Amino acid sequence: MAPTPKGRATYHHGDLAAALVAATLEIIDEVGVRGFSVAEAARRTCVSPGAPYRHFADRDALVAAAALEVSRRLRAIYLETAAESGSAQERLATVAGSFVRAAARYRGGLDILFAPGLRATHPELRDSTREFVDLLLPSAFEVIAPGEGPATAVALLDALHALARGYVAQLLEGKFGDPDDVAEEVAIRATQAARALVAGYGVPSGHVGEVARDR
Amino acid sequence: MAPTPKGRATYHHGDLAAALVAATLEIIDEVGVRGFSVAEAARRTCVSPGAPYRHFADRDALVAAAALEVSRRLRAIYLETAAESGSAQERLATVAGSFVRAAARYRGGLDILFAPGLRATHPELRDSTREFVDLLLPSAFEVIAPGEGPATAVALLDALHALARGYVAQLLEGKFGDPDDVAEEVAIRATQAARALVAGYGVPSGHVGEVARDR
DNA sequence: CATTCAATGTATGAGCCTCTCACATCACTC
DNA sequence: GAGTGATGTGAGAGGCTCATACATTGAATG
Repeated sequence: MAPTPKGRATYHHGDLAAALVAATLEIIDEVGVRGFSVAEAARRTCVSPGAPYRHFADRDALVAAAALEVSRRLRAIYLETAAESGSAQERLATVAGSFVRAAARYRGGLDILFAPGLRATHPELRDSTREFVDLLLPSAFEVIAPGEGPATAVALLDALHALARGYVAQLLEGKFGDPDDVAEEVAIRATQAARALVAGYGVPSGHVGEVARDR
Repeated sequence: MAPTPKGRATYHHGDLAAALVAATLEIIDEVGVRGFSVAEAARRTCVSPGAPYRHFADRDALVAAAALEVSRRLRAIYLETAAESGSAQERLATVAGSFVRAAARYRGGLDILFAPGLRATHPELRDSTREFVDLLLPSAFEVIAPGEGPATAVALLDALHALARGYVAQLLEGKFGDPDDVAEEVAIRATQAARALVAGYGVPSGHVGEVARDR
């Protein structure tokens, strides 16, 4: 009654979980998160519609797994680019910029990594980005005004994170035009904004404007 | 065959479109965008499942209408808070902060206002926020370093927008804890970060760090 | 008033999707 | 080489989106 798996040599797939994640990323790149369906992922993996549920509790779990894969790739990119820049200031600004660049490459991928609902319900997605904080904290410390505590360093990183994500969101929704065309330009602008932000945090309290003065 | 509209006095609803938008916002607040369904909205409005399609082309159109309603409310908040602050610097920083505060109040609402897919496909949503740029441009001009052109003012607003949205995203996904609890604190932090950003743009090129130097 | 008509709702249904359950198949162990 | 747990299949229940044909009604028109 369940004899011939068609489109495949063996009855068992081998590594269905990974194949499903790959298919999911493909589909989301093509039709977006809303257009994605578990059934379609199963189809592309030449597997029955019920099979994915052996590996993922529900649709969201599969999407979350795909998002986690994206965050892994993002981390790889970070490690490449972070090493090359010189000063701590530049390193922080550069990371923000290359984050935006990565967004253009992984489009749909970042859509799910930052899909409002998913991150709220799947803590592991947040953990995966929190790791970046640890990697950057030393640089943040170097950069802030002397006399400021660790809270300020973390606040700076939160601000940078917010800034970068905001640019990514605007880029992906096409605010500046076709994402592929304007990605590089937006990345440069994000880098500049990040520089400004870092500079703002580096000025001793009360020196320029009202920077970083509590309340 | 289609005789008795049950749960309602009259056959015609009166203002179904508005009622559907209200129901949509309600539902999204409760179960998120993914949990929302046109059918449920129809149910809560005591109307047949097909009725909404007389007013909205498809599911996304209804959600987009709801998002537009949210942006209208947001605008009202902006107009309240923007007037009271003194200097241009403080006005820009304050707007960023009150944006974050608004996010806590309209939770689900902002989820859809910033849902990746929606904004990409429904330009009217982007137009609604672009309006804010016009309102703030004069302040931005006041703030940037003397000698900088209008492009810099727009860049500053883009950066502020990115910053605020990034904080909203982090707030809503619970990065800092229960959104209701931490909203005020995060709003203050966003305001501070905005101050730092504004300060960074206000420093003449090459003065502090590498601020705003092209490339 | 009586009639007509456009707008608004209803009923029905096709097609797709999610997720469940009982059963089939296979890799591995002892 | 028999047993067993993990992995896949098939069938199906229930829900959703959206299209289509039909019912109802308020308002304009004669």
